[in-house]
Amino acid sequence: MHERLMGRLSHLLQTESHLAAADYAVLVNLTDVPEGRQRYQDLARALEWEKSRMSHHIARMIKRGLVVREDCEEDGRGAFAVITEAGREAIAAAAPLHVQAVRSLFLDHLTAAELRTLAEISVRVVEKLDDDA
Amino acid sequence: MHERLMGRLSHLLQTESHLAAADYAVLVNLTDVPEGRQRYQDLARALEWEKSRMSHHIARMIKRGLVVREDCEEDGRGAFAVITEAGREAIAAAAPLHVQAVRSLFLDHLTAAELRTLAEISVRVVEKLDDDA
DNA sequence: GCCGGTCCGATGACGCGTCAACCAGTTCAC
DNA sequence: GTGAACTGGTTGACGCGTCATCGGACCGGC
Repeated sequence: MHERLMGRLSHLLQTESHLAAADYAVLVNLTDVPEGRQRYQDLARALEWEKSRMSHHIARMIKRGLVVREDCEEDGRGAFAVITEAGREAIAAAAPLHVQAVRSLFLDHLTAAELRTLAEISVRVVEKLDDDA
Repeated sequence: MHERLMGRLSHLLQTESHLAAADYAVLVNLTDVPEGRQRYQDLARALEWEKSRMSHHIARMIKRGLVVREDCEEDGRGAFAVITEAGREAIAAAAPLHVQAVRSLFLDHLTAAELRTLAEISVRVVEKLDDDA
């Protein structure tokens, strides 16, 4: 179910707003934070990505103009990703579509009780995953 | 939850038995069928893959010796994938590990009722997905 | 028979994710 | 302070999945 759901969802996002699911996740994260600036490292932690993936992905997003790179003053190694105006427009266009799709493809077909059960399962399973990491 | 679960699971499969989740799926399908032969097309339908993906993937599996390609007598366009002895050994080695991991990472942490709920949800959501395909 | 439409699979280009190696900056022990 | 260990990010190679395109084979109507 999850595979099919995500398949449909990311296909929608991709074709309707030219944003991949990964782009969307990064942009959401950047808009949630003052000035739309965040360290690569923090982004990676928030999304549970490897730093290498982050680096590659931001590089691609820079090419598309969604984001720019800034060096970090305090730490010579560090780098910030900063959302651009184009990035903000892109996510503003994509977001309503996305939540609408999540609803109509998934949430609308569950009862409140089912949703609760699902949430409980998820928390429990993820905890176990963390335990024997 | 699903992403983390599959991440862990496919990482396990990959490192412990040198089979990616996709390889595993193909091999399971081939062993389920007489003589371990199946048309590309049928495999693709069974796994919900695009024919292109099937073609690429089988090509890679052929290189690794897990499978061989055979032309189809009845239909000049068609092709069979046939599991090799090496393929059978690979999946025989991987299977117990895989089911064990699914249990210990997931099934063991659900009650029977939760599992039932999950199954119902999945069927329902996938049906809707099929409906407005 | 032949011709358009359809189907099967292959191919090449591209974006993506992982892994391993790497480099430069930082921290800490002594 | 100096050297070792660690950390933040980069790079390149590789396997994977998608898309568009293609060529060859089949099928229907005429």
